[in-house]
Amino acid sequence: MKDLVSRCPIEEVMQIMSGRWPTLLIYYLKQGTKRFSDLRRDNPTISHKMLTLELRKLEDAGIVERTEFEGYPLRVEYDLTSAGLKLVPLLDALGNWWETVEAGPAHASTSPVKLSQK
Amino acid sequence: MKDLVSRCPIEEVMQIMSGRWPTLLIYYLKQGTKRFSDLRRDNPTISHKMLTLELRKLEDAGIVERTEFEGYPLRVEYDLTSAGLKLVPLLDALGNWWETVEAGPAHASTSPVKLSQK
DNA sequence: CAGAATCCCTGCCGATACTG
DNA sequence: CAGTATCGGCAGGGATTCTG
Repeated sequence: MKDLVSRCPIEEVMQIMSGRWPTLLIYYLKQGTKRFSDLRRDNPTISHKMLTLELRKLEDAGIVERTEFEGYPLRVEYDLTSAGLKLVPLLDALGNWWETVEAGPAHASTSPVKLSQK
Repeated sequence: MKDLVSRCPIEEVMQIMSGRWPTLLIYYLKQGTKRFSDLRRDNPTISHKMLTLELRKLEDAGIVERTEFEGYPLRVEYDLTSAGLKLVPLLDALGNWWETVEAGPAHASTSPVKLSQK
């Protein structure tokens, strides 16, 4: 998912939000200010590297704000920007929609979606 | 992006919608019934294989409906399900939100998001 | 503690060829 | 025409090490 094939805003958002981590990070950040290590605790499966990369991406997108404090040990805080806060209800709407799909008649007799879930 | 790390519906949706193609396919399918070759024409950069895989995924998710017709040459039609139709306005909302972010004050002096765009 | 840099491997996805 | 099957390259992302 590198280049865009159209100049569609939806495609641009998906470029940001695609993947496992962006929505999760937003979910935890909406609980309030978090430090790097907090976010690591929140989801222990993300690697150190991915956390920094994803946070950087969200920061560049204007969704997350990064505040650095002087002194030792280093300390950085992350918050949702106002734009990021406005995003939250939209994601919730998506989640609600999905729950109706899962329970809906579309899969009356079949199992929902097959997701490899080790 | 294989396994889920939480039982959050948002994460489940993203499992489906992540990547370059799902939103694009939905975008074209909302124009009405499409055949396999129509969708290939709509976005020429998707590979034969990916198109079938993505369509299958959306079908399993209950977003797209596949109708097969007997006879030669084979003929298959794709439509959005009612659930898929309900998804469209949500994606539009995301797109609109993004446009406000891009134009917003978050990047007053910096360039928007850096996307590799060859 | 936050994160930059390096190495390395897995799995995604493209190309090609074949079936109904 | 629509779809499977197989192979292979390459990039996404994990583990580790190093700096401020």
